[in-house]
Amino acid sequence: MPELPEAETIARGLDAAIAGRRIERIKIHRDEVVEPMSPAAFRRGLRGRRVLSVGRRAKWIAALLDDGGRWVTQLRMTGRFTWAPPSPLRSEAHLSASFVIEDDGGVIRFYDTRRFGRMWVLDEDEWAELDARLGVEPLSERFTPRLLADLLSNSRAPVRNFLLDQKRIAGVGNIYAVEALFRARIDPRRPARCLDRNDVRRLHNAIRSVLSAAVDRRGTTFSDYRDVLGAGGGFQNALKVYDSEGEECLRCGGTIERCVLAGRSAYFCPDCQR
DNA sequence: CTTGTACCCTGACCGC
DNA sequence: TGCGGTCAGGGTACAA
Repeated sequence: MPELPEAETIARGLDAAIAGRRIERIKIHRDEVVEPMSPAAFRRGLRGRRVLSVGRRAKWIAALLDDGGRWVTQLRMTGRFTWAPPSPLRSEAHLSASFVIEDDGGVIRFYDTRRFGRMWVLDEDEWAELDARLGVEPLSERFTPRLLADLLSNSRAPVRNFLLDQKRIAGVGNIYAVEALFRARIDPRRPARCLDRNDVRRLHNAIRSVLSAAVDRRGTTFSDYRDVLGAGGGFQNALKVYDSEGEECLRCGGTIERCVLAGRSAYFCPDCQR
């Protein structure tokens, strides 16, 4: 489900909700959500800790704790946080974990229909290790056309697959990869290392503009994604090709096609993406 | 090293 | 209305 813009929106919502507050009680409703940690170890690492701030790294949510540790969450496909004032729980369906915040701070809940999501408490070294495994943040200053060109030149994979590789560029998922390639007028099947200087310049621009526009619109609600208050995003109205097989290309009037790369759908206009 | 595939799960949707 | 097949914003282990 969530890519960089959705994770960013969720992180901001959690930060507004719990920054400066203490986590008083934790309930793990499904043990697998903290695997390979044990629920006891997870609760030990988090209970009584104050959350200094909540941020994002790639598609991960990371809350900095007052002992230097990090409460990190990988939302995967359907992971979702909610923040609510103290209130009776309406339904336990798909509830994986819940967190009672100090005093009247309310309750944070983590729901995950497909149960792929994971959350852990990491110490500083473990966090540094995770951070080092992930590639460059595409909205950071470090992500230059030059760096993109270097990364592309080392990959023979189709450029859509290249964009999904979190070791290289971290935070782009299938929707935004496909949308950026449409805006850059690049065929998603082309080998990454075959892009020329102009292709690289357009792709760099497209990645950044698509992601920042999606952050501004608070993400894309395709089916499950919601922010911590339950509101959907707005970027689904700005999508040009994702999930649009057979529809008319808004740029050239051609017909959008779907192809499968590394087991996942890519959408593109064969007439104006080369 | 790089790349692709299978798999983890549930639910929605489509054709019969 | 039911049933089987296919597909879904991700990441990881493992094979080639």
